Amino acid sequence: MAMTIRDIAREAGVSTATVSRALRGLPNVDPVTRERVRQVAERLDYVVSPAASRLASGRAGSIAVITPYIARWYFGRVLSGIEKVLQASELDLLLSSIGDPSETHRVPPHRKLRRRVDGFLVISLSTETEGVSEIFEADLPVALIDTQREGCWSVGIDDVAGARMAVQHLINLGHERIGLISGRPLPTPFRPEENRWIGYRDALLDANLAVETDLEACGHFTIEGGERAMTTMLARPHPPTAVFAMSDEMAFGALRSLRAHGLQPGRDVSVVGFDGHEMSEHLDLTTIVQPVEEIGARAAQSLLEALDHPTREPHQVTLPLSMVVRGSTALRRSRTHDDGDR
Amino acid sequence: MAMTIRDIAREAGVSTATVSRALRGLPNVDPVTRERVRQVAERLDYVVSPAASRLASGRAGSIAVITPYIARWYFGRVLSGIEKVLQASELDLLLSSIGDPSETHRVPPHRKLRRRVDGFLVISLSTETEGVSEIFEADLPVALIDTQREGCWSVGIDDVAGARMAVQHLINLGHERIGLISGRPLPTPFRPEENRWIGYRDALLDANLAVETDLEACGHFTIEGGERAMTTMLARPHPPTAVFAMSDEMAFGALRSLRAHGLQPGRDVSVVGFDGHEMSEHLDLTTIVQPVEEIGARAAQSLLEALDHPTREPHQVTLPLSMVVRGSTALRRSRTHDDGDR
DNA sequence: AGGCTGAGCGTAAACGCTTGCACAGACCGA
DNA sequence: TCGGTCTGTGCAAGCGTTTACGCTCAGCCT
Repeated sequence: MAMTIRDIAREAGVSTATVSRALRGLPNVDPVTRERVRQVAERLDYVVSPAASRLASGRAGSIAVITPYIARWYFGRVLSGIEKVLQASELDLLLSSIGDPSETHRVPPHRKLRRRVDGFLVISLSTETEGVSEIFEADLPVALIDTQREGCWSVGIDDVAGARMAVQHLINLGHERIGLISGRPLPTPFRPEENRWIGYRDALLDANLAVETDLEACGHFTIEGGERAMTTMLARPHPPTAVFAMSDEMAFGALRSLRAHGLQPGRDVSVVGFDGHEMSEHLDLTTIVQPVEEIGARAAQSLLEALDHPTREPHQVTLPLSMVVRGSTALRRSRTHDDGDR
Repeated sequence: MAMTIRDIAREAGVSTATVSRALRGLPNVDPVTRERVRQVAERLDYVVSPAASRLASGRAGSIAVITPYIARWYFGRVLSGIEKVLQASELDLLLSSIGDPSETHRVPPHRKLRRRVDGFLVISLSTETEGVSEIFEADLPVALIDTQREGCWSVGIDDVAGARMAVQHLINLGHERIGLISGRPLPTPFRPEENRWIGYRDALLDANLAVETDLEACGHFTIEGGERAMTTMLARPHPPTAVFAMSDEMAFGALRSLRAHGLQPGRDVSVVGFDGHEMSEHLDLTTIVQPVEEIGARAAQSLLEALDHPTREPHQVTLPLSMVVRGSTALRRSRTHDDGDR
């Protein structure tokens, strides 16, 4: 019932081979013929059967995006950047999320995707993660976001430098006990975490400041988690006078915890976030801003380039970071105030 | 190089037809044979070629999700619910976003998706939207989220009732001038908007309260937009003492605008949002909570059902709403206070 | 004993493209 | 004029499945 290439061939008075070549813009087709074929295809409202085309050509015509989460701010943003680039290409975008480890019955992406994609786009996932590492066996081009790996394209920011910048800012404000709200206990499948931890530690070490486990707490990259983490730290013997949260969302939770304890962010405890979430402006949060959509877009472009030029050497691009200073960070108040009560 | 069904057939000592049937769980295969085939396939790490399978069977093996946005809270959430259901199925999830009208070069989804999906999942998009309406011509099953249409499955909430509940709450608190922060000027491709507007209007009419264009402003479903809308309303001759925002994000902006004007949400101006965004708790925002992930999940289930039982009559499911009252809404203060200055 | 049923399996024809190869004719330089 | 190259086109062999149809044989009923 649906049109086939044969119908077009007959109608245009050429062979199916010519139709195929004409429609795909291959060389060695007379411009006149090509145009005629185009017109016929247009008139008959013909589109090639992707299944047949893929079977015959051996190309899958799709790329997979593998992400730990879909609903969270950062990932949605990155995904959006990816989609904007891909929608203009011929490729289908297959979405596959890893999900929480708690979701036991998840089918690992590499199983679901075998033989059906031409390349992978992996967001924030450590390349050794179970279900991710198998991807590299397929020998297809891979563009990594927030991670690196031999032979893969990658796009990201300098997480170490970002974290360092955040912590340095706090140090410059006179803070000496600087807390960290991290994601999950290491090791995690979520990669940037390690680097932000390194940046945090290095900044402290450089300034001869204490790096204590007592100054750290996990916030699981959620608002609630951030709130709990801050609360935990406040309950400890020597609470920090400033904290660096690995994500804005956790920082939001931290702000809330502070308020719940009658403390004013900035004045009593300084907080720096990481991401550049729109909400940070509204909550007056100092944060490290990363160009999230662009990260996604650039990664998608890299993958397209890899697909177009299979021999080309992978590039790694690092996008710039900036810090936006707002009211949540301020000069450390004198000792007596800080260490006083609690 | 890659395994084919023939390799498995040879190795298992059966025909390709039997392999096909065995692997897909079709009847009329001896359990012993089936198991043997399974083992061989497993051992040789064989997976069927989707392209070949699709070509031969005529099924596309994918469903498309069509959404206006990916990065925004509501859509990410819904998408996440969809993905959770679909990942357990055999179907690929093709993601396609409509994007803003400003992005002129977007390829309309129905063009990109022709012949490559078995069904559609459409989020929040009015069925007459350009690029969406063409989808129904394909005669494939469609599950609609937040919309209805003859012959389609649908899942959503009662937007009219939700808006009404919000506004009624404000009325109960004694408010008489109740503002509305809507999305875009109607008509919009984003469907729930109309119904929330109706709920708003009806609640006011029932209470014999004014419905004035002066009490409305567009917030474009963004934080900034919400902020601008609130600011606009505050600048008018008779500002409202309470506002209903069609989304939490716009409500967040409204809260911010109030604070910027030295007004305290709740005490000076009451605000109700819509969605149940996590952040609403942190900003102490009263809101109408909808089960967002579940909406996505249920819609995906509906589509799977439609695919499994092509003759089954479409269902429409309406999920329950609830209101969470927080500090952003409070009894209206006496006239003198309200209408006094400004 | 003969026929009927149904379970289990194989044969082979699609499915609708892509692409290697061959070929005809135009064009060109010697 | 003649071989050579290049352009535009057609032929036909795949690509790796699914599935209609047909066959065999065991079990069962008359």
